[in-house]
This record gives sequence, structure tokens and C-alpha cells, in this order.
Amino acid sequence: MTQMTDHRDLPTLADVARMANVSTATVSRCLNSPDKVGKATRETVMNAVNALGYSPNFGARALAAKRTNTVGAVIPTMDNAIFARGLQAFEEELNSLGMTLLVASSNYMPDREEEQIKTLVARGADALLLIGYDRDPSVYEFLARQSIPMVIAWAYQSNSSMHAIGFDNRAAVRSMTHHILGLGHRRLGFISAPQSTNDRARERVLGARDALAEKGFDPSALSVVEMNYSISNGGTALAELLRKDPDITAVLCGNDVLAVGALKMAKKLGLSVPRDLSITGFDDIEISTIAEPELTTVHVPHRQMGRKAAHYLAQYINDKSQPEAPEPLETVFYERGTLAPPRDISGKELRL
Amino acid sequence: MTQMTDHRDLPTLADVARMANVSTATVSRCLNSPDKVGKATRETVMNAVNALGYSPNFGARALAAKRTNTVGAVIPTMDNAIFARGLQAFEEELNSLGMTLLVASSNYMPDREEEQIKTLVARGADALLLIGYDRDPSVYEFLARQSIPMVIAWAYQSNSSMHAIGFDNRAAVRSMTHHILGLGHRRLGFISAPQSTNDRARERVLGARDALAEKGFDPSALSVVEMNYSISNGGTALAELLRKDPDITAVLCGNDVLAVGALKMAKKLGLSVPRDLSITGFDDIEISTIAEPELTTVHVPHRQMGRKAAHYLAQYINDKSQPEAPEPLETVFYERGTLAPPRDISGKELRL
DNA sequence: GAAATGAATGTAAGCGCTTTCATTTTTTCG
DNA sequence: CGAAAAAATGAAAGCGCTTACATTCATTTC
Repeated sequence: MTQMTDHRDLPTLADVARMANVSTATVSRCLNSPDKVGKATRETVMNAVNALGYSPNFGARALAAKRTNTVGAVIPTMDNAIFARGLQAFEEELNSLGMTLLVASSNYMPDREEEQIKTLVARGADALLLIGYDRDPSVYEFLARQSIPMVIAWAYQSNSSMHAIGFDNRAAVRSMTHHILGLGHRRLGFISAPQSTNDRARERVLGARDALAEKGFDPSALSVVEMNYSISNGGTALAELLRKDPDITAVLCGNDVLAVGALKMAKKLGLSVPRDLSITGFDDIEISTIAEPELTTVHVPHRQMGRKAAHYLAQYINDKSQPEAPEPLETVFYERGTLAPPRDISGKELRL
Repeated sequence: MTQMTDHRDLPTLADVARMANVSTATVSRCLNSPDKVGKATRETVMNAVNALGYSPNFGARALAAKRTNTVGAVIPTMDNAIFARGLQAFEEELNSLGMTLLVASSNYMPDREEEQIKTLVARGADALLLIGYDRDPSVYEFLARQSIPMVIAWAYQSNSSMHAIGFDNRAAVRSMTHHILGLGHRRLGFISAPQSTNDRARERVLGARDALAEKGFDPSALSVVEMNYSISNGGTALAELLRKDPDITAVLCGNDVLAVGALKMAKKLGLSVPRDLSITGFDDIEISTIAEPELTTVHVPHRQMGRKAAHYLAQYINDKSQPEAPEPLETVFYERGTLAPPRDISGKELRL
């Protein structure tokens, strides 16, 4: 069953033109802007196209039109579901706009991300979707020099001049933390992804600190542990947190994956959640409803984000100029089963 | 902050050639087969390349070389983690081989898959990764006509002439079912994905039937319900199964997502798993260890599959002929917490 | 040391498409 | 009805690269 892969002698534009008795220009127009061609001719041409099973050559088209109708996305990981939903929506929307998605993942490594970005650009991506703000300025310069439309997703910093289709990570956690403090918790833990090259992780921790400060609590009321995203790391982190500060009554997690791991560990340690310990997540991915109790978390509008990003980039490409700055998306606090007042004060009245 | 996106006046091969005082052919060789160029010249050229920040134009290259170094994959969904791990490994491996991955998803719709395949081919994919065997013969003919190297993943049917990097779905479920029957279960339920256009789903159900038949049980001992993959559907399906046949003591699920949903529902219905009801999954994705009890399931070597598929296609492309038929991969039965002997006979001795 | 061999480089012909500009045909309308 | 405007079409020049073939130059061989 061996077969050659070259000599795919496919029909070309010229073949179609010959068959339809028109020039290649006309065929090209038929395919790209049918309204510029007479109806009768168009039909003849389309018949020839079908008869020959013609399909335009991508490279030639890209070369001549200086456009590939391809947009690239570099995401930190495909390994868990964090980006899956949003990316799927992004891809679907792109598709409906006649564009194709090129995906690469960086495994949360800045160097690798840079490399992937260059690869995508070299591959002719017309535009790029990037996750979060954190990256070397040289990357942004590179993109600007090449005039590649780009947009950031999964984050939104109102003080940044960079356009982003995302949500305010800091505000989301800040508001959730206020809620947690309102329940009476006084010693908090935070299981975060490594913050140094991840603005979303950083912002989330900052959000917690904001709330603490606003309520007049000492920053030391929050212990932070950093771990790469994984379920088992969530467990390890919880153990460490509890060792460092046994009085913690609520643990905020940088995302649902860590939270679920922490939840598992808590149970293993004989802690009842949320009675003995409250745990919250972030993202609202599927696993958060499988956990038991179901995870209290921050819902992120993944699909909406994906769709909006697709539209933003499509507009950018078509208009050849940056669209208006997008509005941030709203996150929603999903109160499920892992958050409750701390044990020692539950029942008592709170004075805040 | 508006900026134009055209007139990316990037340096071309000719610019580099001019700067290095050589012909464009030499520059091209330097980039593509450095060993064919003298050392001194090579250095001069590479200096020029760096000085100019030159990067080859993708379209031109594809047009002239008739090769894009891009491989496409059409997966049923990105929405859950089923394909994520394998795809990530596939992408990583492809990358290390100097190729890029183009992903599209079909949402389990044959028409959409066909469309996506055509799009990928039109985009110049050098090869394709497809999930499972089921698709219209015309698709295979199309691919053959265009001489596009292709491989199937996530399935392996020894009786098919089509090459696949995957595992035997039928055998895996068959062997698991034997185990389940061995525990004493006599009435089984199966929550499957819609089988009509999904050979993997079909094979898995067949595997269960095989085992039943081999042990001499009546086929009616197995009730099957079909549902699209989703957690909540798993729950719905379980309820339906139990309504149809209240005597079921073990439910096999087409994948972990359905299984986890079924598990949740079982608890909601007041059933203790595995005491009152056994539940098994398939795939061994992350959520299976979050469930409580942890899900008994069939482990699929996702990453290995992704890597092997990448190598297979790379070889196919380079050799311009189909590699040898790959061996099937092994799945492993992971016995965790959701499978036990049926209640009414536990303790008693079994005679099989 | 001249002929033969091989390595390094250059020349130039495309690859298949888009698009500008020129030309032809059709439509409009005073 | 005919001139002007508009619509449809064609001719041909690239787009930036790879590569077959030709040429040059340095080695080898006897």
C-alpha cells in the first residue's frame, strides 16, 4: 500500500481558465470576489472548478495575496482544560469567519513561548492570540515591527495600553476575598501558580492582598505557596500551607486544578471541607463540579472570550488598523460547596 | 495606537544575497542544506541573515518547495480533556521534528469533519491525523487522490488495512467486561456515546457484548443507552438505564466524562458506589482521579500515542511512502474505587 | 603537469496565484 | 441614437522562494 506523495498533479487556476475559456484573472475573481464577474461567466467557471475538482494552492495564494487567513494562538498548556473551552470557541468563530487556527503551546515557559510566536509568524499567521501580558518587551517589538495584529486574552489590566479580551483577575479575586473575609475568615492561604512569569497568577494573589489591606488586616494574614498547575501539586501545596500556618481556615487557589488537588488532600488529612477548611478555585472548568463538595470558584466566560477574541482579530486584519479597545468581560463568583464560615465562629454573630 | 498591517516590508532572500554578495541560490542552500555550502560563505550569509533579521516567507517557500512542514489534525472536540494530552504530545513531537500543528475540531459531526479535512488540505497540510476510522469512503478517496499522508489515532482495528496509531477499543472493553463478570455481575448497563458515526464508541460496546457472549450470557443482559459526551449526560443516562433495568449492578461507560456524571448521579440517587452499583470509565483522563471514589477505568497511553503518530507521519512525509504498519498500543485496566462485586452476592462464592 | 573529478557557486526558470492596468463590452441617458 | 460612464474581461507583471542545470574553481590522479 505504498504510495508516492509528490506529483500531486492537481489542477491549477490555469486549467480551470482553459476549460472555461476565460483568463486566469477571471477565475481568480470568481473565487475571491464573485460579484465582480458576470453571472454567465461565473457559472461556466464554477462548473469548470467543480468538474476539475479544483482547489486553490495555499502557498501561491499566500504569496500573491500576502495573506494566509490563518491566525495563531500560543497557549500555556493543552494538558488540562483551562484553555480548552475558550480555544474551542475561538476556533469555531474563526472558522465561521473563514479563517483557520494554528495552535502552539509553551508549557508555561517564556522562552518556548517566544520561539512559538516566531514560528507562527514565520508560518504566515495573519494575527496572534496570546495569553496574558507577561513577556519580554522584545516580543512586542518584534510583533510591532512585523505589524502582526495581536490580542491578549485571559487577562485584562485597565492600566495597560495593550488591548485584551479578558477579565480582571485581580478584581475577581479581590471581590471573592472580601466575601471570604466577610464570612469571618482571618487567616488565609493562597496556592498560586509560579508568579514570576505569569501575570494572571500574580494579579490573583494581589487581589487577595488588596482585600486584606482594604479591611485593615495585616498582610501576614495571607500565606502564599507557589506550585505549577497540577492536581497533585495542589495537594502538596495544601500540606505545606497547613504546616507553615496551621490556623488557616480558608485557602484560595490560583485555579481549579490546584483547588481540586487541595480538596483531595484536605480530605486525606481528615479535614472536612468546608467545615474545617474552606477552599476556593478559579476558572470554573469542568472538574470543579465533579469535586465533592462542588468547588466554590470564579466563573470565567471562556467561550465568550474565545468568540470575542476571534472577532477582534478578524476586524483588526480586515480594517488593517487596531479596533477600539475592548471592554473587560465579567467574571462571576460561583458559590458552591467548599466555602463556609470558619468553624470556630460559625453560629456566632459576626461583627465586621 | 492604530497601525497598518500591510507593507510589512520585510527583507527577502534577495536582500540577504545582495548583502552577502552571493546569489539567492546560495542563501537558500545555506538555510536548507548548509552542508552544501562552503564554510566561509555560510558564515557571511548567516551574518547577513542576522543583520537583516531575515525570516523566509512561508507562502513563497511552500509554493516553491511544495511542502509546508505543517500537519493537520481534526479532533472531535477540544471541549474536554479526552484528546488534550495526546494532542499536546503530538504537537510537541512535531515541533521537535521541525513541523507545526494545525488543529481543527469537528464537534463529532461527520460533515464538519469532512469540511475541516478539506480546509486543512487546502491550507497545505503535508499530512493529517484523524481520529478513528468512521468516515465516508469519499474522504479517504479524496485524501488518496491528493496523496496526503494520513494516519488514524485513538483506535486500532487489526482487520483494517488502514494504518492506525492506537489501541484496540473492543479488546480493552472486552477484557474489562470479563473482569466485571468475573466479579459476579450479571446485569450490566452501558452508557455509550452515539455509535452511528463513532467507531470507537461502537467497538467499546461490542467489546462488552463479546465478553457476555463468550461467557454464554444472553445479550439482553446488557442495556445500552447513548448520550453525547458530557458530565450531565452521564447522569441522565444512568437514571434512564436504572429505570429501564433496575437490576443492573454494573455500568460501563464509554468514557470517563460520562462515567463521572453517572457516578455523581448514582450518589444523588442514594446509591453507594461501588457497594450498590459499580461504574467504570474509559480513557483515564484527569477527572477520573478526582471523582470519589476514584474511577476504575481503562488507561489509554495518550502521550505515547501522540508521539508515535508524529513520528509515523514525519517518516511518511520524508520517505514519500507509507511506513510499515504500526503495532497497536496497549491499554491498561486501572482498578480504582468504583468497581466491586455486586452486593447481593458479595461474600458468597462465585461459580463461573 | 594535464586530464579528470568533485565541490562550490551562479543563472534563471518556474511554483500558482492576485492584481494593476488596459481593453472590450454593456448600460445609461440626454 | 450616440457619447459617456460603468461593468466585465484579459494581459502580464510580479509575489519570494527552490532547484535543475551550467559554470567556475580547487583537488586528485597517473
